[in-house]
Amino acid sequence: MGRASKAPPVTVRTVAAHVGVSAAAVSTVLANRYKERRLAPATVEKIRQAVRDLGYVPNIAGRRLRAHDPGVRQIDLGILTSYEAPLFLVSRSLRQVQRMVDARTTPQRRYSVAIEMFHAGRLREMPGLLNASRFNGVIITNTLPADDAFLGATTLPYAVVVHGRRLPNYCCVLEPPGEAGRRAADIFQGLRRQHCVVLVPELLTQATANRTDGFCAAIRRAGGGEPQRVKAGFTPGSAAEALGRFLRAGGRCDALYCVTDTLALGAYQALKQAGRSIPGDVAVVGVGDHEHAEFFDPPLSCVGPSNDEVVEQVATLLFHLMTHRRVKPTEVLVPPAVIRRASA
Amino acid sequence: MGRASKAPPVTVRTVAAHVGVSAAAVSTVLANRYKERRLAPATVEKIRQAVRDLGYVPNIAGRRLRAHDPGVRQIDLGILTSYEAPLFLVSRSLRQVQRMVDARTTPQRRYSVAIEMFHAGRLREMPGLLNASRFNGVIITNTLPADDAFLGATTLPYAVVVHGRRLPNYCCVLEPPGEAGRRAADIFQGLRRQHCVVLVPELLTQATANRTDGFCAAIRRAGGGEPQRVKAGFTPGSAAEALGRFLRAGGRCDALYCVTDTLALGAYQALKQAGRSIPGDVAVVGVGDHEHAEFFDPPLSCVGPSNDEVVEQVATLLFHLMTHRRVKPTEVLVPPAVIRRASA
DNA sequence: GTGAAAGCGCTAACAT
DNA sequence: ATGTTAGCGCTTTCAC
Repeated sequence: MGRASKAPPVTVRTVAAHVGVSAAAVSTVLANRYKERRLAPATVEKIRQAVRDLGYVPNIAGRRLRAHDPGVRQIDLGILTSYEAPLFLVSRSLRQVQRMVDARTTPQRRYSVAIEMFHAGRLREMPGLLNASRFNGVIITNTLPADDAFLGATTLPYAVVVHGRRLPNYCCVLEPPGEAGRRAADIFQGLRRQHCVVLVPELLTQATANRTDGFCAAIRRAGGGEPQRVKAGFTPGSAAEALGRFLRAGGRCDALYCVTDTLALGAYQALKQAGRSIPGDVAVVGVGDHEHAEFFDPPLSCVGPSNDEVVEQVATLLFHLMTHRRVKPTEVLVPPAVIRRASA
Repeated sequence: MGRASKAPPVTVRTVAAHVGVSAAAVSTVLANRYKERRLAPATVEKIRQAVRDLGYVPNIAGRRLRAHDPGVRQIDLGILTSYEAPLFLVSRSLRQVQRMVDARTTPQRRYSVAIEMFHAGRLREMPGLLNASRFNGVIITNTLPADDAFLGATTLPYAVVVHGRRLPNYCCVLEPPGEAGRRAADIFQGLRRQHCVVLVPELLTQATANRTDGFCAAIRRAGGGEPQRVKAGFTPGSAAEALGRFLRAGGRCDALYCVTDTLALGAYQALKQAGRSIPGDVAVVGVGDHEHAEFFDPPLSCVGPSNDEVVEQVATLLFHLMTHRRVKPTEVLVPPAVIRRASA
């Protein structure tokens, strides 16, 4: 936590001193209010030059504190997700939070909702997380194990809801671990499929790991042997490539479980290019995390978290935590929804 | 701009006074540091109770100013988009900004990048926009005309780049108005299609309006008559419904231009359900704003902004503005990219 | 035409 | 075991 450098911070005062004017003059110029203040044009120019020369950057916290209206309570909410996860994954939470925010906004109380991203595995580097100087409440999602470990080792002194993973000491909303995978396996069993494959990203989150393990265990238990795991990245392109390679190498597959819908999208392409029909040759099941899964061709069957339910629990919990603080850690398990569409 | 209310603001001091302790004690409890400070458990409880009773909400600006390390310059960037626009529309800008941020981050200089949303048409209500107390620099996109009007009437005293629309007095990056529509028309002309239809959202942004008008004008000029305009909402579902209704009503269509890819996704479904082949019966062209357009089935031909180029210009301009300030308004026109895929 | 002073809300350091 | 003080950076008001 040591202070970072001995370099003198550049503030309005630094700039003012550099030019030989007062801080007020600098502030006026920065806000483009020098007319009303009737500053000499030459002074204005000198100040502007100094701002550039010194690389001055206004401190937002200072401005905001100053600008703050004591009659209005400003509440900052954040949805924290990794850069590596597709943005649409947080769409639903966002909309739900926004609905609740709209319902609670009054002239005395306003909210801002921001999505902030961290590099997967480096959540700990996010400014203001530890000292509570960024958000009044956050939803954290799409973490990697390194992030989970970091969270497990601290207690953030503000409202935190963890979405999609189980973390001791936090309020979590997630699907029952392994359950979604089991249900997917059931579907394939019902269709009497023999060669189950599971398409997974190389870097597993808790959620994707649970889905994979639950699926494989269920298939094994039913005597279907060990499903093949095909590893891809996070994108449809990488999924198409990975599955295409697998098929060309003679891999057998009449049932495919994709632990994210984004992977399913790529899988569709690979299957079609390989001349396999869906669901005739290969039944495909995803997890329902893509907002447009219904519009894939054929529409994607999904076994995964019941998104509306999850998102409502997450948002409700967040607001509950903000008003009651110090609620004991809870774990809300939302049973997976099974949505049968044409792909299986 | 009047202050909002006479209600007494609840601060740490209010809470402290209410309990009969000092502000420092309250602060300690809020940060869960009461152990090191050896506060009496009873006091801790009383403070916690008061916090709840009074509905105290910490002021983030105050905390942040206090927590701020003078040796580290914190720079806050925002990507401002409407709630109504799909989140993935900002994915590319986000990633590009992040790349540039990563390259510029040093121990003395850190950035945070947030996506903040406003209700379409109500950008003006976003806290901190006008008084520059929220961001050091922003990218604004997906605005409706009401937002454009608001922006046109003010000058925000910090770095602003407007993405995808033309606004006097701002630095804008956009496709040449009408150009994309013309190119789409060209494609259909080349295919000798007779019955052109354009699928549009009911609420037009500057970008979607330009695409529509450019397309219709080009078709008209080529003697193809006035293209039918089919109006939908913003979602694939609404597009499917609108186009389905049009087709069932006997609407003729052998060429379809969708002014957003999200609409194209819904259009695909409607076309397939109506038994029309793509591109055999109907050629479809979108605009390339969906990150997965390549994985639609068939892959979607696009005529629209060259996204990589646009996004690079946007981010570059943003950083340029932040270091040089007061750059005169510029308009960067990025010629549309034409990506022929199987759908046309 | 410009400077000085005050204070937004918070917490760490020091003082009892 | 708790209170007092100082000051983070900024801008507005008032004074000249």
